[in-house]
Amino acid sequence: MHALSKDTRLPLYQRLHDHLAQQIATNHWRPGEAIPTEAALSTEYRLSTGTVRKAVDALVNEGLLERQQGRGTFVRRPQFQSSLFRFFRFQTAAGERQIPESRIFSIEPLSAPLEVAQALGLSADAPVIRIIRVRLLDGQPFLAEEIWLPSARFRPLLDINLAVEGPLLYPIYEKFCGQVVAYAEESLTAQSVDDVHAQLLQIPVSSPVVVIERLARDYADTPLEWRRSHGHAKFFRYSVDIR
Amino acid sequence: MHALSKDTRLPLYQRLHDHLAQQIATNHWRPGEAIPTEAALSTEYRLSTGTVRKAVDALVNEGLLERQQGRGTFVRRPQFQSSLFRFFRFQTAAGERQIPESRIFSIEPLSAPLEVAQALGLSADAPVIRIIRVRLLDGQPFLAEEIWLPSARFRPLLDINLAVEGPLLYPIYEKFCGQVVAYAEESLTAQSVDDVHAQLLQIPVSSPVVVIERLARDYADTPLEWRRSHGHAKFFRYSVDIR
DNA sequence: GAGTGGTCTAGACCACTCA
DNA sequence: GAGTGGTCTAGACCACTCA
Repeated sequence: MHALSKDTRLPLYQRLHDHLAQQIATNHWRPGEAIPTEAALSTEYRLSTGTVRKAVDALVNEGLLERQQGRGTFVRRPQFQSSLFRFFRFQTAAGERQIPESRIFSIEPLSAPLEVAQALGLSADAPVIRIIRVRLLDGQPFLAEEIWLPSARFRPLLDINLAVEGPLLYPIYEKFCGQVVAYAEESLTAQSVDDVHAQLLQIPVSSPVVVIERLARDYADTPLEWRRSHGHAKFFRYSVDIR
Repeated sequence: MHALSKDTRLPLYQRLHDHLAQQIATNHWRPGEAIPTEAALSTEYRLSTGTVRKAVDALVNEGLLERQQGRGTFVRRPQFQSSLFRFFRFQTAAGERQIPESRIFSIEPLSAPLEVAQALGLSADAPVIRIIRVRLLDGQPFLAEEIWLPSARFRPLLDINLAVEGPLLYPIYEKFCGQVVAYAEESLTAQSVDDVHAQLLQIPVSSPVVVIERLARDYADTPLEWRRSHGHAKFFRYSVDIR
């Protein structure tokens, strides 16, 4: 029998929610693992099933858990490639969906520029790793990414051959550095392309590009990665439903 | 005592949800009005309070209803100006938020171009009303909007002086035409500005602009309005949280 | 057939609103 | 103090999964 600590003025479902979120944050269960059944949770914390359900419902809505009727409730592994798919339409001439290729231009240790240090919550000039890569579709570059990582957590990346590990970085972070990306904030604007990115994207200087900045965090809300990507406007479309 | 019609294979909370959504869609209660209390709903439909609550919860999440503890549950009046605020940062030099002004260039009856007819679900050449206006901040234009409406529902707009009615169109639609916008879909991309919009926005030809297309619908999902807006990229920033 | 989440009941008591 | 939504209980039965 466990006790929910926390502020006793909060409702029970909220306290259970926070408690479970905390356990997930501290890797008490790994992504893909099942949490205890609802019956087990209600006896363990002496709560009715309705109250347990309300706490779990909220975690499911937040994307931390996933229910499978008849099987159990599982810790979700975030799927971030969907973000790129939301922003860009990857259609071949035949109209099929395609995974963009990835070409890494450089990976090197540097001192954090001010903007990067602020985004990652580091002191100025803290050691960071910068990766420059370009994403391509049918051999056509459409997105140029600069990726900044705190060296303290990501040093192992300098010793592996990123090119052979496939285009998705987040599984690589987990495999080699034990860092799991849980949340991200993105912001988006448009600009005329400068000469550096014009060359990377192989488009004329001053063409329109979208600029996407992303800050990714782990379950404990610690910033793990800051990215700035320049994307070819022609390939870009973003959709939202309101209310 | 009422009966829930609909597919009896669906769970009760779902059927109540659909039934209430239907009532809201057909203006059984007007925006701002209270729906029956949870106790009243549970006796009327012979459901337990938990089941009623689950149906109402969903409608609250979808933004159709709003709860006020101790007072009741109310039909929500959609607040669409928030959309513009999500996309653009309206800061004066002093850092305050500001409502952008609105300057109407033209309002005229036309035949629907193919693209507009398709978006609004009309036959080609159906009668429509086109409004051209520019939004300004500190006298600086930052957004040029073309707004297309089916004449069948919006003819009264041709007989009023839009300029004196304030910058928000949706309340005007409701007041003069009885049309309530409930949902909208927006999609967003970036381009080099053409000469028409360069002039409206007072920026050089080929500057980067964001292009926002919006289709607004009523509660019955009927398309009411299609907009295409060209916005000055310098003022534009969009943010999302992922998972 | 044992175990899981999904739906639903019939309440009780609390916190808040408003006359 | 009457009426509202907010929290919570202690179950029952169903639909689905998997050995």
